[in-house]
Amino acid sequence: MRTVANTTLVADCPTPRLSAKVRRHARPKVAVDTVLFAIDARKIQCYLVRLKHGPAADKWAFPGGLVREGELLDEAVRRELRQSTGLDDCYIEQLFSFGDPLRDPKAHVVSVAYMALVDRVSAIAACCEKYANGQWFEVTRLPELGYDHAEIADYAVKRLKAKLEYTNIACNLLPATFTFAELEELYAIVLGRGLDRRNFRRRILAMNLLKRLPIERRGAHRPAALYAFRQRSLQVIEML
Amino acid sequence: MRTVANTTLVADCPTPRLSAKVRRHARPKVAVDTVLFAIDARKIQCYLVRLKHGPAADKWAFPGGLVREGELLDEAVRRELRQSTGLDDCYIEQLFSFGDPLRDPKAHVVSVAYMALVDRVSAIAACCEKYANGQWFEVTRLPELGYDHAEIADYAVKRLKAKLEYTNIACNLLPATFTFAELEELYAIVLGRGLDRRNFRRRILAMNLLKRLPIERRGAHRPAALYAFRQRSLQVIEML
DNA sequence: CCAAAAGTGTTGAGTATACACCCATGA
DNA sequence: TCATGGGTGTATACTCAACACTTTTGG
Repeated sequence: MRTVANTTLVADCPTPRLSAKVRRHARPKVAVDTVLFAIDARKIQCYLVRLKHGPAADKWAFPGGLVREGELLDEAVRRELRQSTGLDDCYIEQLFSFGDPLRDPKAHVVSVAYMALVDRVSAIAACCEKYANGQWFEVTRLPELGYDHAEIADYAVKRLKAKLEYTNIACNLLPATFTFAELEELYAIVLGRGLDRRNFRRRILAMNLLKRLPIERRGAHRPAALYAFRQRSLQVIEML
Repeated sequence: MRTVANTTLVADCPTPRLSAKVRRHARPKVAVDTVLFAIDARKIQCYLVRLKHGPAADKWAFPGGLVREGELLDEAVRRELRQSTGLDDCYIEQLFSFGDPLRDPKAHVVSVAYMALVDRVSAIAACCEKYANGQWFEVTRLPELGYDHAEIADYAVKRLKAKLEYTNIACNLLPATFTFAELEELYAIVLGRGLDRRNFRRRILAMNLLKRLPIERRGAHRPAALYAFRQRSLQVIEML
């Protein structure tokens, strides 16, 4: 057992003095920013768009934008994803809200960060050619990011790794049917370490999340049994 | 091993049509709401204030309010806590953001929910007598809450229970020095189940979070060794 | 028949749980 | 000396990790 110190900000700086007018009328805005993940080329990939406007113009950033009046946060995320990538439906999950007034030097914008998962990088390119200002990057080799998006990226990767270990979240990163080898490769890539094939199979089967399909995948060699997740909605594995 | 279905909203309703003017100028506001916990009378207690204004007037709610321009989220939480309770410093932790535009029927307010911990309920009463519109409630017997604060309460309790098991967060719910019996009672209360005294002591000592003090607490019976947490900043216990 | 990927069990170590008695003190 | 809460050790079950060979197919 090891202990890891975690950063906790306890500084309690006073609110900067503002004129009465500003204090009453200028309020922070709300945005959503979404870290979209997919696995490709044996790497965790995430999708960035090049900013055209604003204080971080020409830098890369996660798809996002201001939340509209009357809109759910999840709705805003889906709308922005549709706009930036053409994606129409995918798994999304709220991560954390980042509220530093200086994260955007032009305006005080509180960003609710989300993570989204798709099962293949081509889910985007397949949609439409007009989303040409975005691109997949290996999460370990991101370009310089605008705003505080580097911090958001770190947070998202941590969450993804953690949830892989105690939920069925992997089902969103895989096609509907897959072999055990593919599932194991996914875990190895995301967790960043190799896994024992026999122990992995035992653990996963013990969770009873998968159903074995009556068909096999035929390829160059011995056919592999195909599996599917019993359900695609989020399940948390409770260990008693 | 059991699996628990988790609610995931995948509905993707279209954004309600709004006039161009409203869409451009009316934006959701940002608020913080803080679930303040303390342990007392062998129960988890949380602090509520009675609302005087707004759409949930006369209902109870967690201390909170709008975030000001230029203010960190953590700052806003501390400012609102100071205003509502007189508390000047305590552990705070962001939980989740609630953005349903209908959660406040009068305005679209995105609430960033926080949890806060103090080591005794008297931390508030001790401050000042002017905070008379608030009161501690057993978390299992809350009155009707305004807005969506019942949902926030559920979320906060879940987080508290979970983090007790893999962090040193308990140090914020105890005085600087305490006996093992007190620590064990805290865990039993929060987790809602009894613990084996010997196994509990072994587990906690194995984490090496505590230091034994050279003094004892003398009372009606055999003196008890006093302990303190080695550090009060958040530590995550990694189990390898 | 060869190459390549799929599939399968066992053992040992370490960890978690269940469980009951003696100790120190004040009254 | 008694009542009360404080403090301690062991035996067992279980879980996790390490480990290598056989099977099936296509070429």
